[in-house]
Amino acid sequence: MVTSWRRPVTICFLSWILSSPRTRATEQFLDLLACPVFGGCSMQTVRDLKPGFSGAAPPSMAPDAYLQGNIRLTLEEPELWKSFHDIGTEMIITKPGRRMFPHCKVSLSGLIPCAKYILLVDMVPEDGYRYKWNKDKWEVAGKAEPQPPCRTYLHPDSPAPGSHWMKQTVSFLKLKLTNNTLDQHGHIILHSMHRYHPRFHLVQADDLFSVRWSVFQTFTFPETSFMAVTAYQNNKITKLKIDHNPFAKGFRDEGTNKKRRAIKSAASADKRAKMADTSISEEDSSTDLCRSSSYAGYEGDGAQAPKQSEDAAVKEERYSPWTSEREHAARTDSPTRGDPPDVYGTEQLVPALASYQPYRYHEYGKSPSPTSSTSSTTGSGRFESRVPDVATVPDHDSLKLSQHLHPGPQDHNGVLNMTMAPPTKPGVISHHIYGPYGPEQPLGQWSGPGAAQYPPPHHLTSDYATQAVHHSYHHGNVAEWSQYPLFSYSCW
DNA sequence: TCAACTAACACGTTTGAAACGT
DNA sequence: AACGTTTCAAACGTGTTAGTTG
Repeated sequence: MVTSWRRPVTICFLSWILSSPRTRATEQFLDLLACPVFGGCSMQTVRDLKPGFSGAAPPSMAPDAYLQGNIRLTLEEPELWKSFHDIGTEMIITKPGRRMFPHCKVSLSGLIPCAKYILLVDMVPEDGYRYKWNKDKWEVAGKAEPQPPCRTYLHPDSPAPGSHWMKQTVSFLKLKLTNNTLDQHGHIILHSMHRYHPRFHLVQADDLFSVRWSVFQTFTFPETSFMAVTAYQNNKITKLKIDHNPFAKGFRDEGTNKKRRAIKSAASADKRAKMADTSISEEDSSTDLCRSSSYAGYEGDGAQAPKQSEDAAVKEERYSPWTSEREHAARTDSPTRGDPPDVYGTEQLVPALASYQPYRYHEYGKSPSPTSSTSSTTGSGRFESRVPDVATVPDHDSLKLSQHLHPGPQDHNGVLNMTMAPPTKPGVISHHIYGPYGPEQPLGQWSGPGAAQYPPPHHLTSDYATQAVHHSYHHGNVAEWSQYPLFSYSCW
């Protein structure tokens, strides 16, 4: 666990400048940090970097060591994530901002101990749909809303040496989600009733200024996808959150919330009468009843029995909340599909399924790494001890696969416009800021190409590189990932 | 009418300063 | 005086709930 929460001056400055009115000076500074890091050289993979990029690497880079290294980013508490994912993870978003639970926690290995890295997280839509909760499952309710301003959470320890990142788990505990598009706190803005997944970006860079010339490596995990909601829809998720989140202990059955309930019930006779049914016959409340009633049912001596039935229900409807995803899933030929014991073949039911496959394929199919986890949870619902979920930097072959599966868009205007000039003083580079926050669009505005809809699932894993390098690939479903800039905003 | 959203609320955890002891 | 431990209140995070909005 990262215990020191540093706030580098540069980051504070970054936040300030990003929230300031756009001036020539801020434009120039933003230009420096702007997302062309995604394009051109920076979005090349480790593999692609080697032939033609050494000259642009900052002095701190040790390309050879970097290339030889097997950088690995491991998702912590994968069982917890999976238990949520099996039901259909929901994350509350509020105007003031809400933390995620489970939190994004990762561990890193394979970094150069003395080299500095920056670690970032952003959220990307899973698909181009808006959903609604209908009885006991999520259903597509139309096209996605226009994309809110994209923001990136910069880990407060950034930049830090590899040894720092590797010595302990890296937690994004303080990352907050909001539905307030005018948010001034730098929280990540999402739309309710839309599906997202977090992306982890690792950048070797001495500071934020060198990010521009550094290589991004992006990691995603299928089990971290979630539905953004303003209120929990699936009471099984509520129960899981209560059971596992220490801040929600007050709502656990064995807890002291009885007192609270007693007070509440005494306060309103009407309400009490209204609640009488649920408080008396709580245990047989169906999942479609009032969300709170099902939890009240675990009070008292018979707490265990309803819990078991609840578990059974969870098991039965293991994938039910995501049924619609199956129906809408365009891809059914993932490498892991058809292998029931493989959690990733069965649990990742989103249309963007394949977006993870390059990694998964690499992980389970190729990598000799002992972290490959084919003995993870199965359809039985048992959560066996398993090695942490791991995403490694795709090697050559998996990268090829990735390119094959998700070739990038042909053009990356605004991405590839990065000048390849060697690092100079900040402010002298005059290319346009990357992404939606271009000169013609100020920060905090709706972003993305033609606010019409979310792009289809996009594949920001190894595709970062392939998109930048292999322009000629075409894929009808390829997202315009350039609309998800890392540095459109930063927070910590 | 209803789904989605908001704000107030109670409860528990976390945090950090003050008090205290060695 | 310096350091470590304990205590406690404020801040914060959480799900619940009733009311509001479109």
